[in-house]
Amino acid sequence: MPELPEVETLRRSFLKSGPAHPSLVGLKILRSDLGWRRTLAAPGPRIFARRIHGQTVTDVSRRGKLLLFRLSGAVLISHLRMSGGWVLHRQSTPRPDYCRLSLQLNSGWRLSFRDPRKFGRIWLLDDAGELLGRLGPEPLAPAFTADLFRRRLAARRRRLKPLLLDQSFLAGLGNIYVDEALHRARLHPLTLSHQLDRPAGVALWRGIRQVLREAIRYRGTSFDGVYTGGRYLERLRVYRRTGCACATCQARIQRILVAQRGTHICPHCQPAPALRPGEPPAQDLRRPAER
DNA sequence: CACGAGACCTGTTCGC
DNA sequence: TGCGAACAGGTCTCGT
Repeated sequence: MPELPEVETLRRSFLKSGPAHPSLVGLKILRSDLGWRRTLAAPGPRIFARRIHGQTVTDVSRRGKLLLFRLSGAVLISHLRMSGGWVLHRQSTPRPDYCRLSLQLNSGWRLSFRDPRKFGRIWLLDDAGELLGRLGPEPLAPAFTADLFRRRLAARRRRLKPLLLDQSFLAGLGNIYVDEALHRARLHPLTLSHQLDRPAGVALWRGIRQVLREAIRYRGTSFDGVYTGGRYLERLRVYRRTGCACATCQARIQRILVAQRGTHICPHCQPAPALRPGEPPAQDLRRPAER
């Protein structure tokens, strides 16, 4: 469930109390149960269990795709990767399937980390700085201006798609929202970052921020049951819409492969950049019958 | 510095 | 219907 809008939605749901569950803030951790050793990145299981016991949640924050539970004497950080998710449920109800870590809280609640693919990672640290320090700017922060973004683009010579997926360049985008932002900016994913002119750089900056804000408003994108409750799937313009008509020009959305990732584009709105000599074109992944 | 391949995992969908 | 291949929201490490 893991891009910025989904993590932000989760953060907000844990901060405020609703019909389904109370706010996490103020709840105390009574014990922990680890279901899969490698889910815990640091510290080791014994130190983790001892240290987290008795801690109270004071805040829930986010940086990029990382979700941070601020505790009275430490910070619990999670990265959901491909299939991770947190569930706050009553102590009396069974733990979710694929539960990798479960925290028993007071007042009869339990916070469980489920993760079918076991890619997710959790840290319990004194200081979040070492993890957060490697991340690029926060795309929705006021400090992330169009000028700053254009300078960062110009400083690199990379194709836009893998560059935008690089969390040290910009924190929070994943495969869905990179494709959506590039489509909004009418830019092909193979365009080189230093070749964007000023209007194109600004359009990309705007596309990124618009799609993230809109996705948060719709509580993120849900499909395949990995992350539930989001309503943004039906508003996506290219992601997972191979063969559908582009909302802007009616051309058929194509799926190509860029940096080993399935990538969705409108071939009319997002024309391929001029090839340099010897550079292979993006691979055409359509099945023979579709060509 | 930039890129591709492989690894880490399991569940679901696709193609024949 | 059944079976293996391909594919999935992410990131790390290694070799070129």
